[in-house]
Amino acid sequence: MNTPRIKFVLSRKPDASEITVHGWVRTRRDAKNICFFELNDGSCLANLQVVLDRGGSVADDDVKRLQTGARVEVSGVLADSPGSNQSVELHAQTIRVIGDSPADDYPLQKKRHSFEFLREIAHLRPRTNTFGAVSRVRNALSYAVHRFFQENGFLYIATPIITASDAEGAGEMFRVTTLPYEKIIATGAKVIDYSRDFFGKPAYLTVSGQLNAEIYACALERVYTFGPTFRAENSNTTRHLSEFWMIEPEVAFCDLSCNIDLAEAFLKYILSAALTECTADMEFFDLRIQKGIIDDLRAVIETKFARITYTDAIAELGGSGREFEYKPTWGVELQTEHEKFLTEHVVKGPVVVTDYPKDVKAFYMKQNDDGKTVRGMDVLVPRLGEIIGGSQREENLSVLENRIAELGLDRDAYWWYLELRKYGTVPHSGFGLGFERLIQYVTGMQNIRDVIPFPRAPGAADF
RNA sequence: UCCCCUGUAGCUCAGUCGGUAGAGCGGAUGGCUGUUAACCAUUAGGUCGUUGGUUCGAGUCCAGCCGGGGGAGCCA
Repeated sequence: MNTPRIKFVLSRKPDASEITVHGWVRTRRDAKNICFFELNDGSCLANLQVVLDRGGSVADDDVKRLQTGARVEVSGVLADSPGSNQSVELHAQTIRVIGDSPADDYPLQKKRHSFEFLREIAHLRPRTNTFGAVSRVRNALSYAVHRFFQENGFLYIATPIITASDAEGAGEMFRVTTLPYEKIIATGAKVIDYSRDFFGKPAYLTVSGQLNAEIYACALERVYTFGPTFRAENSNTTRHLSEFWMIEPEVAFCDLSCNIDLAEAFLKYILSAALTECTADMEFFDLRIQKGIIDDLRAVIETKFARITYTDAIAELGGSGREFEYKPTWGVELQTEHEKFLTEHVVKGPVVVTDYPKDVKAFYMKQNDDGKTVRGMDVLVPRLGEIIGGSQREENLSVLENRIAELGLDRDAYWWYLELRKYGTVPHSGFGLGFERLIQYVTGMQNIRDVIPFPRAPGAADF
């Protein structure tokens, strides 16, 4: 704990003093009289090369224990390295193997592994270059998310993870219960009495903190949430998880245009943070995972996001001459292929689609004067498609009440949501952004299951 | 939930027309005057996902089941 991290050691100038470092062996190369091995401690992508004179102070038996995966403590002197892959190296005087790693069955070898295989050994995959880099980027961006909002006067609000409101409608929900289902089934009961459940009514894991965030935005003006979110949808794709982290700002006195400005500034801030704070890791992603990703992100940072209404987007798609599997039709939600075509071929960069038909969007979106569309917006980016979805919220009490009635929703379930409009209502807006999708976009990792430490997906809750 | 692909050594894969199994990497052993995806030599390692079927004979053909991957829908 008190020994210097490798990241720090690598930045030091050689001197004669003895230092002690800890790390896991990544690779070892032996020559007749000399042995090289590399240590990694997760503090950075780079390894520290350790040089050991054979027949010196370290016994041969100990050298043989320096196998891939072993945890060791090394004391020695930092020196300039004649090799070309590192500027300094540690000339070992003593080594202590703290944890052996039998090489004949250690799953991680000094070679490339498929991500599919690594998912099966999620307890060991953070020891690889890729997952170390993903972890460091994820960490830096988590911090950057908070920093962005804190620097802009937002308050961090803890919205509930368990919700007794069945009113969210944003997807399938996981039920939270203490009812003994086995016993209930055994009695042959046809109906479950939720009044006897823990909360006295059905309860679920949250699918969004938005409605709760609106409460605080209507008091504190600028708020955000950043927490776990749960969707029980049976989705099996490279961009869905059952448990993921969502960022949801909510801002009073903010219309749709202001909301888009916020989303754009936010994304650019985060992308910049990745490039400036995780330079070595980003170079790794550029080299090994997604060629050109650094230039891609730089271009996004420097480009003003295009804006297009849904109606214009449909016209643009229809007139493109492109054959789509699903014909672009006004009144129908944009398909993934439409979104990707817009951002990758029409705009060739980030694009914000606004003013969707009200029937394809949620009840709370503010209605436009045309009576047909609502002030919703999706931010689309090349490679990924939709990365942010948001809207200006309906702040007019009677319009919102009518919409709830029109959709046949239970008005009583929204009593507090409606009271926000009854007392001191204010125009406000917000958006939601899946943190893992952001990490995917920034790193170029193809499967969302590889940008969260312990992915949960249908049929998959190991580790 | 639907569609497509896939399952062979620890890992990544090859395996032709159906005739009892191969490579590279990794491991072990030895060699090598500073290596860095080290290199050179030797060597061990397999119930071909699983159950059944066709056949004289199945890794190979067929069906079911299980696992993995990709795409779609839903969505963030």
